[in-house]
Amino acid sequence: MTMNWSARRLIATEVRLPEGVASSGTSGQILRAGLARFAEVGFYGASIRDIAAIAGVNSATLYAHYPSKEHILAALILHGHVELHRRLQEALVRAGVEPADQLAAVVRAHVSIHTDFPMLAVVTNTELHALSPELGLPAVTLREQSRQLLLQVLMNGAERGAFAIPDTVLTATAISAIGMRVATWFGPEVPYTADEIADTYVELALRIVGARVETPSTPATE
Amino acid sequence: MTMNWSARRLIATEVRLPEGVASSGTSGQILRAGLARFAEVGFYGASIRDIAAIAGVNSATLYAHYPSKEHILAALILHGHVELHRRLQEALVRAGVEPADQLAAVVRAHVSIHTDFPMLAVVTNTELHALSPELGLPAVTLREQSRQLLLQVLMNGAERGAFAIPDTVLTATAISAIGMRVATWFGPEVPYTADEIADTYVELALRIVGARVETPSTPATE
DNA sequence: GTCTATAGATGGATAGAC
DNA sequence: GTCTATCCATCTATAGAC
Repeated sequence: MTMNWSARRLIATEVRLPEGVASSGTSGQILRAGLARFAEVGFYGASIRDIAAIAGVNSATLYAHYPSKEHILAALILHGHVELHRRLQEALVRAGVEPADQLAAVVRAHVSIHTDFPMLAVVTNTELHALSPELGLPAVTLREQSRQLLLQVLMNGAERGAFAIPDTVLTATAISAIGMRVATWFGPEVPYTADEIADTYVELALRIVGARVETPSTPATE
Repeated sequence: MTMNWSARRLIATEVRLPEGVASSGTSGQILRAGLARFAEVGFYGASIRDIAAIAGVNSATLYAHYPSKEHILAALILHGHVELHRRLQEALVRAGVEPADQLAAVVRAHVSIHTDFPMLAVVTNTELHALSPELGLPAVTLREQSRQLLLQVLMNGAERGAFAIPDTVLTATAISAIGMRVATWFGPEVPYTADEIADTYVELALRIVGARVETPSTPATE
């Protein structure tokens, strides 16, 4: 049923989840099968029989592990948001106090999670709408926190005179969009390594904010 | 059935199509109803009965105007791609020969179509995978042409020394991502006008390519 | 062109044996 | 936990009257 043409939702083929996430046993198989199908055809396009077949079990077996199809999606989307927020925070903590270093670290983490887990990122970024408010709330909360983290970096850099940003929110949205989009086109056939992409998009982000990275000898005119 | 919470696929509520596109009669009503539903819940999440109810007709009536649900989506996606390509070309023709002017015009056109038709843009950008290769081919072809148009502007600017770009393809992808994302968050409640967004993202694009817009008195060092 | 009615297939989810 | 079998709702699409 998989279509092999050039307008797919993603290019990546590896079904991969962050470490420590339900990797063993039937639960893990179901989770990975759901990941593959939700990424390929979305929540409504994936049937529980599809997912069960890929997981190698009967469709009824799914309900011994998850109470509904929606709960499989909710688990995936929560994992995706947790991993993103964890990486962003870790990057920020390690970056020190220089605004340009902070932005570089956060953008690198953001881009890297989309090259490390493109399939999970597609599901996380595009299928949240299919969850009920109750099941989606934890992810929505984490998403907002991640957004605030980037906004804080930009606002701090602007206040300290390290960045010259026309508008903080629009700038954060733009930088975020660049990273998110990576998940849809990154894959094994792409002629760029994950590091090359991260390096390039860190550079573009620094340009976007007008960071004065190469002129430490020229102090800001206040 | 519409969920009223903050994780929707788009914020825009106005059901709008470009001028001259099947606006009158039952065909137009069906097309607009499909647009609304496909944008909200995607192709697989939208049922024929949903669409028919919104269009104000019986579900069987749809088949007097379109041979299948997929053909409704194909019509929408083609309209979206045609309008984008038309605007990009018009912008480029009017922009003259200066690379920075060309990029500004193309980015403005790209962002503007996403603020003018956010609902159509969401469908156009995210539902192409649901079409069979035959029905999707015209849109795929137009998408590639639009992509080449932006790449040409970037390559020309780089060759003439007006831009300093780390990588043309990655840069085009980034600029494109910023504009595409606008369709998901732009709406009546957003505290920015369409012009403000276009102005800001033109500025960010010029920064991304390192355009020397403010220093005409300082010729490039070759 | 639009309707009522329905065919035929598939959907999510459950019952109950093992 | 996993299976077979099945319920029942919903799906796309069609038949045929008007």
